[in-house]
Amino acid sequence: MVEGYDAVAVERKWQERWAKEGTYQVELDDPRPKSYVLCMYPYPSGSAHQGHVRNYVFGDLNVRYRTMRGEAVLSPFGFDSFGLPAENAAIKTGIHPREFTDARIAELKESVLALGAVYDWRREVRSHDPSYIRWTQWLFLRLLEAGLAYQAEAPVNFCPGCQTVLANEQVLADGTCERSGDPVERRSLRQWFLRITAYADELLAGLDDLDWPERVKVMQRNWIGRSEGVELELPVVGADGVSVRVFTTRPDTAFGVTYAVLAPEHPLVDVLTTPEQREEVEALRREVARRSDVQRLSADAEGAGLDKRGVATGGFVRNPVTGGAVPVFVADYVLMAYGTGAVWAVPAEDQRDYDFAKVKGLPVVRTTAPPPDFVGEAYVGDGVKINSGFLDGMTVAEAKEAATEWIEREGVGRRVVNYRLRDWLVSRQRYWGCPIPVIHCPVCGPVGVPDAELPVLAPDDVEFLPTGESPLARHPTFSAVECPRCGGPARRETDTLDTFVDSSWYFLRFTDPWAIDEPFAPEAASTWMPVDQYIGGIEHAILHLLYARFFTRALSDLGIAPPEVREPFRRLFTQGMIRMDGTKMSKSKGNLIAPTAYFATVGADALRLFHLAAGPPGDDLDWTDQTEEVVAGWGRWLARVWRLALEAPTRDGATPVGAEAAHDRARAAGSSPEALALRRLTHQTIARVTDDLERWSYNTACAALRTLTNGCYHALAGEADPDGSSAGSTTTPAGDAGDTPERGAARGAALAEATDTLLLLLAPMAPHLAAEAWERRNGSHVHLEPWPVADPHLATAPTATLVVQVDGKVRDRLEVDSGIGEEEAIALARRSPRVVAALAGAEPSRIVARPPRLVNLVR
RNA sequence: GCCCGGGUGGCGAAACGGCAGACGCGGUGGACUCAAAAUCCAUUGCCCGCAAGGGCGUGCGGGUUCAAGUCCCGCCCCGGGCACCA
Repeated sequence: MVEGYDAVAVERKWQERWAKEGTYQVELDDPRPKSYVLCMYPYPSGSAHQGHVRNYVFGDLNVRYRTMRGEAVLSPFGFDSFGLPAENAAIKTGIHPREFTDARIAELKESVLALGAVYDWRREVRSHDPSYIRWTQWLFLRLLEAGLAYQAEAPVNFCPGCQTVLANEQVLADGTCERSGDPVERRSLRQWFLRITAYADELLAGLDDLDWPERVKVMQRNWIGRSEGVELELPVVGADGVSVRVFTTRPDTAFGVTYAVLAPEHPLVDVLTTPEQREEVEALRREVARRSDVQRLSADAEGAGLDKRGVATGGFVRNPVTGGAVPVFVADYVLMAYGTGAVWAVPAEDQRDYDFAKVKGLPVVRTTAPPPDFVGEAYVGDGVKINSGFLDGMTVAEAKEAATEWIEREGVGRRVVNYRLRDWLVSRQRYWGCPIPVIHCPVCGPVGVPDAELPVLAPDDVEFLPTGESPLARHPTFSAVECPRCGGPARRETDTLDTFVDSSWYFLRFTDPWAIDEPFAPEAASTWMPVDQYIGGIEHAILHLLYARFFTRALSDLGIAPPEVREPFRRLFTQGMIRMDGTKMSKSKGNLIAPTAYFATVGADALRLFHLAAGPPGDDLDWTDQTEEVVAGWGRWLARVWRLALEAPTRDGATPVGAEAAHDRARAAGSSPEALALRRLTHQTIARVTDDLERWSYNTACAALRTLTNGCYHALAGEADPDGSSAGSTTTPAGDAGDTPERGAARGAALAEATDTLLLLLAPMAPHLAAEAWERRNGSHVHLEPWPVADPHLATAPTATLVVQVDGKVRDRLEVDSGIGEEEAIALARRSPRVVAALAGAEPSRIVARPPRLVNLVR
């Protein structure tokens, strides 16, 4: 009876050893080829949950695999440690957010260590650390100097219940606050923005070269929302020199314009509104101002009729293309923030315009002839232009071009490109975030805090009350400062930065977290960037990943990051979500299955294998009743590998140096059919697992390791049972009388090679067991061994199964030589009694031969 | 409404257009044991059949092909993203 496997003790031993020996620490001058593997740094919410585990297991596998492939892998870890939960906890319990956050970080870090995931912990970064705050603020000041940060008045979501501004993500689809349930209001406040729109085109074009999931790229393209069109002026009837500027992507529909619409906030509403209409227009504007954007956009779903959402101004504008005058309405379906905040309406070719026209009884004039079988209202497809003057007879594309040229020639408009993307609002009326390093002077205006005074740190002695402004604003001394420029009395900015700012450059800081007079040395960024493999959840497909791309480009343009670093993440993998009872597993849903529970029982390795093997890494994973059994199954398999490692012969002789030597020795030990079969399986498994790891097919890699283990056990049974009569020794050919010493030696060598190979292949997946078992057998450290290489002669099968079909139905299977020719394959196939029977004397009219796999005889 | 994914045994899942269900979980049987656990071995898509064997099977309906889970057309269902963006 061999010694049992003590997962808890072994895992602790190796975790300590990797830390103590700095196995996964890397330096800038490392001679090995460099790579950078990164998991999205987490918000510290306490002990790791299964989503973290899944993320870090994939990351750790990549780090360990690449290391065995001979690369110097940068694998850092940190914490996105600013954010609302800590501040909300402070409001509730009075515990300072820093104290709360540090405790959560300690918990998370402990569970990540217990998972056996390895990082260069010397590089740990925390967003709330003064040394990180300093450089976040420094970068903000550089953006400010470059005109990429600016202040503007903007409507924001405000929750009256919480007395605070909310992020868009905190407003539910029905326009209520996710926390209090109160309807969210819009308030206009002076806010800080980052000019991400200046990079809209670059961010769009840059997507083409990224090795990212197509679906994430599509989401970003949609989010940026580039559209080409024309801006043109519609002169206001009866007001000289005043005109309404509209944006359209369909200049070809000019002759179908039957009215125009302004957004309720549009500055020309007052000009156009007649005295008779004033009251109605004002009522609509008041109503709209009260609603949040979300409510406004979901008005349809709530059943609020379109007639309630738009009113006539009584004014008219002239269509410069046709010369005709059309009435102007105010309606909330037109958004001030997109295009020019005004549209010309073509009900025949736009469904929203059609719906509105229907309610208001406005005319509908088709300018594109729909196909004869067209059913529906607005027709947006291609066709021949009609009712359109000089455009008649053209296709939509031709008419677009002709109309645009006409508009430009006549000087009434020009081509423009519009984006859905808006500038990034980064002000937060919150305490637990990075203070915006700006001083407002009544004389000089907003002035950046001098670099030498960074970081600006929030004072600890504040009251955490939900009042709608940052707790910093009510601090007795924080905001009272002198203007750095003129020395006069001034006021310090009390808002903090969106936490997405922190996460927009942390991957750069990781390359050189020790830098004290710059955010990171350009040389370090140049060496490690871009991240070769970034891993995280699909929920960050737009926000974080877009902001980080913008930041990287901006810093590169400002000369802070190296010029060649234009994209932060070369390759991205988005892991699937973990669901339970059909919903996302999350703390707020209370359906967490804590990973830490497994560490004390089956061990981290078993949980790691479960996550790797459960299914394709990109697919969602359902946590069910069966899951416990499956995790336990991986624990049993690990114990099986352990017993094999202790029982199987070791490679005899001197210094064990890895698979290459094992391979040579096994070859030298001669051969026997069963030894050869095991060696073939071993090398096929190397090829298979290597290929699977490259393709992120971890579930099939795990299956291949299972198969190899089963093969080893069969060989082990033969070892214990030399006459070959064991039920397990299926590889022993019939008539094999007994085991000679040579055969035993060959099998022993093959088994030793197979077992050591299994441990090498397992090392990135179940690192603790692989390390311990390898050390017992070979005395060395498995994670410092080179990744095994498959012998191509052994990895390719010498024989193949020839499937013989008659009329496409399988009638027989024959073992044939892999190199069999077409003629011979057909001859063999026709000789098969079952095939003869199936043919029933008929002569095949056609024979399809694909040796060595298939022959199909067609009657 | 639009854009992506995805529907394969009791369950998780495999499968360059060429043996559907690898590998597991669960089940069944056996060995070991006084017994149980652990372990090892075998078996396990469905239907008919004592068996040999045969038939049916990848959401539904068509099509292409010697051959379709895989490619094409049209549907149904599930999941996700976007959704007054002019």
